[in-house]
Amino acid sequence: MTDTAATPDSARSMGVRVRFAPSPTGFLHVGGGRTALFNWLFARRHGGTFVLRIEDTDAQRSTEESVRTILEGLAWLEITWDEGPHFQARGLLRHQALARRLLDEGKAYRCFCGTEEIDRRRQAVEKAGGTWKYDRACLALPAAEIEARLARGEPSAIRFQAPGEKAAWDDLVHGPTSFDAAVLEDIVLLRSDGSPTYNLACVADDIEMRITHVIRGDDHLSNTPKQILLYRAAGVAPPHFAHLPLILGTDKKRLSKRHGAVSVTEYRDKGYLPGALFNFLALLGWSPGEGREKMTRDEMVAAFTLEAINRKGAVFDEQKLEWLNSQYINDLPPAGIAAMIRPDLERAGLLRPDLGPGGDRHEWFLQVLEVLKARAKVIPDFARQARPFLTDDFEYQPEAVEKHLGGDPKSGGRAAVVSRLRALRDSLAGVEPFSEKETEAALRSLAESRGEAAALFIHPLRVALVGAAVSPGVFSVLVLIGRERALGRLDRLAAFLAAHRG
RNA sequence: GUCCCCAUCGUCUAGCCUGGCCUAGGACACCACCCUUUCAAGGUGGCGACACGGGUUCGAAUCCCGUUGGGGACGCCA
Repeated sequence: MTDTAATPDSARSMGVRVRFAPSPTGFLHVGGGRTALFNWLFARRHGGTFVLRIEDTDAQRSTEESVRTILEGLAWLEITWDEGPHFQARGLLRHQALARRLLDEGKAYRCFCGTEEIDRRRQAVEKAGGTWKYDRACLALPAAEIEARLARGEPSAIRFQAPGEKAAWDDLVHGPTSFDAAVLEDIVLLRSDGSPTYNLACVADDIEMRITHVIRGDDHLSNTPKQILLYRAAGVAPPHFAHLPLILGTDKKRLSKRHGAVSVTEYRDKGYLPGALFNFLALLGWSPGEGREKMTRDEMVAAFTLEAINRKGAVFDEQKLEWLNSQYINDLPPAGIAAMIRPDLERAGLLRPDLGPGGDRHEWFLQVLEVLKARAKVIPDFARQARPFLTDDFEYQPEAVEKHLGGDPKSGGRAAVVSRLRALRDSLAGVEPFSEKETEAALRSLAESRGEAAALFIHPLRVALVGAAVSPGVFSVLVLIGRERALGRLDRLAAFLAAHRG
């Protein structure tokens, strides 16, 4: 439950409104997912509104497919939005109107410098060892000349005239931050084709949507002073800003595709649980203190504050994610797992009607899943490990054969192993009831009567049952597989060994 | 290069604002042991950090300055 009772009055009366504003030029990156998550946490914490805005002003790179996958990623993480998705491109007229207004008020000006022209000048300055900043070549153009060039159809952009003031704000994560007037240049607001640039569209929309808190990645830190100046010029009080530290790869550089999986849906496909990824992402740069790590969403909402967010970038440690995921898997009821792994089973050709709810083997199947749970780190582990329970069609792993079926001198060679398998088969055939306790007692007394170690029976039994050297407790496997099939597998392994003898 | 940001175990972090309770706590990973038929899980223990240098102070991981190191941004991309 969201702890609204503890919401500070100041925050509530402000009517918190935040937004997540991805550009639809690719998948939902885990960094973007975390930005969305922090916005969501903040909105829920303060009973505010979470707005989703798709920044699709770059018509060349924006795709419908990308919008779809971003929404899909958010939905999977259960990051729900209260408004939107709004599409930024639809605000074109409003963006243009703001630029024109600034132009009319003398806070912006027409710029006829083409991009190649500017590139040339920039390179010249940099070659001379200087630092480039737009040289305001078009700032003082006579009105008549502007008219004439416009009339000639010469393309022109609208540039903001930086007012020569420093821009400072109290960042909710970083604290007081400021940029000197000298480094703030005259940014383009409207391109010569009439389309708005990022900073214009972003500010215009944040004003329009009455955003109170802009929570975004550190990579936007240097956009913030430009935007603050724009708010001022527009006569609107800027929102609060909170800049999140970036998610880093193991080389401490900004996480990107070369570091491996970076999209939210990739983690879904690898078998991570949304709750686990959500929890993990929340802990990247944020800590509720008290050593609390595995938390429910509601606990996170109740504990969340921007002030507790770290200022340092955080390395994405997939091992820890895997661990958290295994913790979440352990909390899953078997029925939930059963539903989740249907696609995996189907792909492996193991899906049968009798395993489903109401089916003859449903209860039994849930027991199998329960037994496999402690060993699973990701969801596909279940289908892999469930195979020997569901079908006789599995192979003996070479390592298991080598280790437990005669390769080790202690076993006394293959003939001895075959003899044990046959003896075990006969012993198990008469065990009543066929329970973990009774089968284990039977095996141990057999071993004792032959003066041999129980392990010499247990390991081959495991290989006979699942084909591997690793499995859940062998007697629970034995009972789950059932007497009839188990005896068959012991015969099969004995025959296999006899056939492959020296 | 310029500007901005950052700096506690290998990694995520607690502590820092409001100096002493810190011989710096927890988690992941790693190692050992216990449990045990295997692998896990679980339990116990271990390894392991305040980047450096100056201040301020009776006292600094905590405050100040500098150095070094790292990152980000410098587009008519977003």
